Amino acid sequence: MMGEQMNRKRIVLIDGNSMIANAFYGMPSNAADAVIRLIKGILERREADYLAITFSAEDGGGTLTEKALLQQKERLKELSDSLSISVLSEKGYESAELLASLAKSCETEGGDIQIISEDKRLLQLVRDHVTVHIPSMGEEGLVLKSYSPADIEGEFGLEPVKLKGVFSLTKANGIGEKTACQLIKQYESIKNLFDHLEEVESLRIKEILKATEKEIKEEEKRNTLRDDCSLRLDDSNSISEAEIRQIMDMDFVPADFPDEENQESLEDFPVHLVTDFSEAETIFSKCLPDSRLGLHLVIEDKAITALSLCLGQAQCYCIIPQGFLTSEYLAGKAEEISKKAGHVTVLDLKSQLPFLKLEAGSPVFDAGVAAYLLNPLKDSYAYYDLAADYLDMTIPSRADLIGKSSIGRALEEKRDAAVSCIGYMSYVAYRCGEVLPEELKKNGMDTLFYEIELPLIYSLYSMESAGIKVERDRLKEYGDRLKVRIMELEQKIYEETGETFNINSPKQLGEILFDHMKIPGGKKTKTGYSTAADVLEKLAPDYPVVNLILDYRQLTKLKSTYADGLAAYIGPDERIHGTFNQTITATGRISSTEPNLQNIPVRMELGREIRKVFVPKEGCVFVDADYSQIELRVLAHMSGDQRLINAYKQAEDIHAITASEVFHVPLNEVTSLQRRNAKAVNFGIVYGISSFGLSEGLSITRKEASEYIEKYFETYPGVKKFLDGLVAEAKEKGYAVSMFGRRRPVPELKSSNFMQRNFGERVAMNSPIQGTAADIMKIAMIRVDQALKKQGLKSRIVLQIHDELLIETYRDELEQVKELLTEEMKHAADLLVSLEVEANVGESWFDAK
DNA sequence: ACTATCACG
DNA sequence: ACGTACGTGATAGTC
Repeated sequence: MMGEQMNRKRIVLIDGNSMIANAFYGMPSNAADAVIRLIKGILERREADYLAITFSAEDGGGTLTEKALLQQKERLKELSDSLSISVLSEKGYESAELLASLAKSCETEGGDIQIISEDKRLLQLVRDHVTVHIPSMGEEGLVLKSYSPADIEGEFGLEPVKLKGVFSLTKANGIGEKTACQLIKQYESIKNLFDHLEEVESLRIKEILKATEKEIKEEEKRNTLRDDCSLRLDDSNSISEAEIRQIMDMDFVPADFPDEENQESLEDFPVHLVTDFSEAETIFSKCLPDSRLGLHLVIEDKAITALSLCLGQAQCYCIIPQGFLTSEYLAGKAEEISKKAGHVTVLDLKSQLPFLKLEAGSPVFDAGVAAYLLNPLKDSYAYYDLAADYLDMTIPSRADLIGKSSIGRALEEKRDAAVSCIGYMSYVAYRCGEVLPEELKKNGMDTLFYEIELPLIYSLYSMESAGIKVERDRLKEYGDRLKVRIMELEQKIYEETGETFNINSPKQLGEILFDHMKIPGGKKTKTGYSTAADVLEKLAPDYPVVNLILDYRQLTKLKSTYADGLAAYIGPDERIHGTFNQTITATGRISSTEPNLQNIPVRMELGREIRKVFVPKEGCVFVDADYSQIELRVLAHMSGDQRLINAYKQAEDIHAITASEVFHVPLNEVTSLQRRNAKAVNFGIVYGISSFGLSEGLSITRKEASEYIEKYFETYPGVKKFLDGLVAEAKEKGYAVSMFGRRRPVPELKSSNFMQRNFGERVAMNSPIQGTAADIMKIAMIRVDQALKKQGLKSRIVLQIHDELLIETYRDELEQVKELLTEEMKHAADLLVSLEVEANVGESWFDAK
């Protein structure tokens, strides 16, 4: 039937039942039309040679019980008929089973099958020429998520055929998808799992399995899809070009299903697609020393997928590797033109440096970082956000154009959309290169940008490239040790509470503690009882089991986030190369992701141990340096409070001195309690003081807390005046400002909501302090990084943790590095109080702290 | 996707 | 009367 073509016939099968149900959710009144629109989209894009829609023969016992739903189903059948789209069903078979049968027969006959259904059970069918698309709600409305065998492997870690077991297990209350995948990975099938039930390590899981064995096995039957129906596709199911045209001509509901529909803007925005070598050569030859470029390399899997280049309003190119025009050639050319051109603007310089290989000081402008300075509160600085904010243009977003697909894939499947998406990138960069420098200047942030943020990009890139060495085996041992103790604690907790439950579930834990065990003082949150550490700690003296739970929490946190979490990021070079983000925080700090290397445990002994696996490479040691109370010193400087400044001039222990001055006792008579209180007040000041916050932090009454604050302000009147001034300034201007001109908008100050406004005031007090400290650290980082390179040293900064820098130091460079690091940090800013730096040397991060 | 929790400065 | 300390990111559970 499929003919003897070389190319596989493209067969699209739509699960009428489940798609109706899915569309019904969003728009009950015209669910059928939504499905028809989806079909029209497929036909319009010429994505199918054969198309059919399937329905279960029986309705009654199935899921389609609601009347309205049934109506929609009938309407969909009618509409399909009128468009001569094949409607298939067979007695005794569910819709999903028809799909399974058809996929099987078509696949053996050499078809390429796309199944569209909301029924996850169909994922079992995925194989080389069978793709399943599952609709889900994305940011931009409904999107189809596609599953190839590799996608299944990536998401579940299993072959598609084994998914049945996973789906059956997750029906049991208490087993999540992750656990289910792990069990199936280990035991292959449900049957084998129950045959080896005694081997299951977790007592809790074992209990659940025993209790729900029957349900699970029944569920497995439901998840077993028959694929033996007699229906076959034949030429009556094929779609001819004439038929498509006819369908398209039929007046029908406007398409608001995903994809497409954005090409009209191509009219006034021409992107020239270039795939020809000599044409590319001609374009590159136009990049001269007096040129200004907008440039963006699309980098996927460490190779260039596309080069977007803009030389002027009407000269925007999307250059794609093809034939002689290789990805490697484009890489070389990109580097060459970016070095030759008089000025280059990019959207995100750090991401481009692996290919552009520029050095600090190059005439490059980073539009994303500039936009971040202009408004650090945005959550994206993508091309369409920049266009909307600074070019007064509304252009389709990447998701509008190509959904969640990679650019590389979109170039194959949705060429036009991908080309405009790529084109926009350099176009927006180019235009931002005209607008944003002016904008920065107007807002007094040009020095901040050119002297700090721009050079910092290179230092962050250097730090990411360096990465940090982590001892894989030792980390594994650490995780294994935790596992043993976790399982012991788990047992004890089950014994003490007399129940077997998921300790990680705050819901279950709260019910066990406060309902079953009737422990008093259960504080309710929105969703139930709070089981947060500070709540449990208060119960610990009376209920020993609570201590076990706290220990369990600590250990599982260490295991999942750190032992297992970090292990997943160790590369083939034995190092972790995290990402340091420059455009995330509201205050100007950098942030760290994948993994977060700025929250590695240190406060608790057991957690701190993790730092032993962070080690310098052969021939190196770590030098770690951190600022001592940089934020309080910034406060002393910015407020100009003479007494606080004097305190720092003599200071050994600032918290003790504060206590001495605030409580009017000689320094050597300050009690540890007084010191602790003074320390909390110091923190409170930096956070934007409030008596409520302080009382929480110190477990004292609000009244006592306000007294402390009052005394503090009496002692340091300059600080009070300064903080009041910050709030007033932020109210007037609408933003708070750091010493180096960094701004943080504080719209909350205008809020009519008391709580919001209060928050705004604290932000107005905290942001300039936290922001100035961040500025100073950035200056230090740049200088240290540049000094290392200028002096020809091989040592490199490997981590920044807000007030701390870690340098992997070659042993023969140790003295020089120690000196340079502390000196640059101390002198990064000239304040009324000195900046003090503590430096340590060690064979691991643990040792160097 | 959202909430609760907890790791860091 | 109101009811939170400032700034982050990852994980697990729940819906």
